[in-house]
Amino acid sequence: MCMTTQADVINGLKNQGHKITKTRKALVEILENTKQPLSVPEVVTLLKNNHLSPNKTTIYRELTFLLDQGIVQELDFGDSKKRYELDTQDHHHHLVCINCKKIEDFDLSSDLDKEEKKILKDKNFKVISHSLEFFGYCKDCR
Amino acid sequence: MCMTTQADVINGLKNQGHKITKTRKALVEILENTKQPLSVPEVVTLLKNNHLSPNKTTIYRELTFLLDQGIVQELDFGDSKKRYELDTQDHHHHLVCINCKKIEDFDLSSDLDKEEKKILKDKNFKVISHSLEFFGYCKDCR
DNA sequence: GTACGTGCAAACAGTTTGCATCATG
DNA sequence: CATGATGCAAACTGTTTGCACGTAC
Repeated sequence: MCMTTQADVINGLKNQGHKITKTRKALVEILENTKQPLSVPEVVTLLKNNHLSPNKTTIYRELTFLLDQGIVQELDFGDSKKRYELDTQDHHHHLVCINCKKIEDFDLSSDLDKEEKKILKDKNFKVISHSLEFFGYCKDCR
Repeated sequence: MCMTTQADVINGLKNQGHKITKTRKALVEILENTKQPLSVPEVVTLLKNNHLSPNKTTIYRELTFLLDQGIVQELDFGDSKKRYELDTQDHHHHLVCINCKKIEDFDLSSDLDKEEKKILKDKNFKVISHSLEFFGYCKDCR
């Protein structure tokens, strides 16, 4: 349904006058092909396997750039490294396996909208975003 | 309702044969008196103001100890430092102000139990814990 | 006195910055 | 060829570890 292909992303960037470099292209590709949200160290390793040896600084800068462009989303699962995934727009949450660290997506059935309205009413606190992760054991690790 | 005072905590530790040191006592006191979940750097600063100059290593070790004892709870708001608060047992979530960084507690009206059951059914994923934080602007910063 | 707690220095991981160089458009 | 992208070294932050010393019980 949400068709953000790597070609779309690259073309979009090109149209906005951004240069398309090997690293930028490879990074978007990897983010699209990998099911897991990736940390910077992971990205660097993956790119090395792809016959590229980008500097970690470049990856940090590139991901910040993609974040500013709204192409990528920043996640934190409490293990003190940021993770990134393509921003598919459809809001979902994550199931993080305590054992094997695998991460699955999960759509919440009941939305949190009514909670956020309650927060505004009760606490006069205007919610901009939320983060919700479930930690537990995946089907393989149970 | 949930009466975990600093005296209770200290006595509990004493009864289990743990030594009560100046630092340990002061740390529990600070955690009780501070409304905010605290990071290690914050704790160190606060203790310095209290005429103590504990080494940061000690604080890290002490908090790990209190965590193992179930006295303290570890939180992560995505700013790459762990935060700690006394574990009051009653499950609540946090409202984190994007602007002034203040943290309020919030009780969810509808519980996430049914979601967790759904996750077990749909994904065969056994949820052990979850984390839910709301980010936005508090009443003072709106 | 013994086991547990502490301090210090050093190491470590993730991340950021400054600056010189490179290469896309 | 100009601007934006890159690489490298160094700094910085939060955190951990090893080891010698100190202290509550």
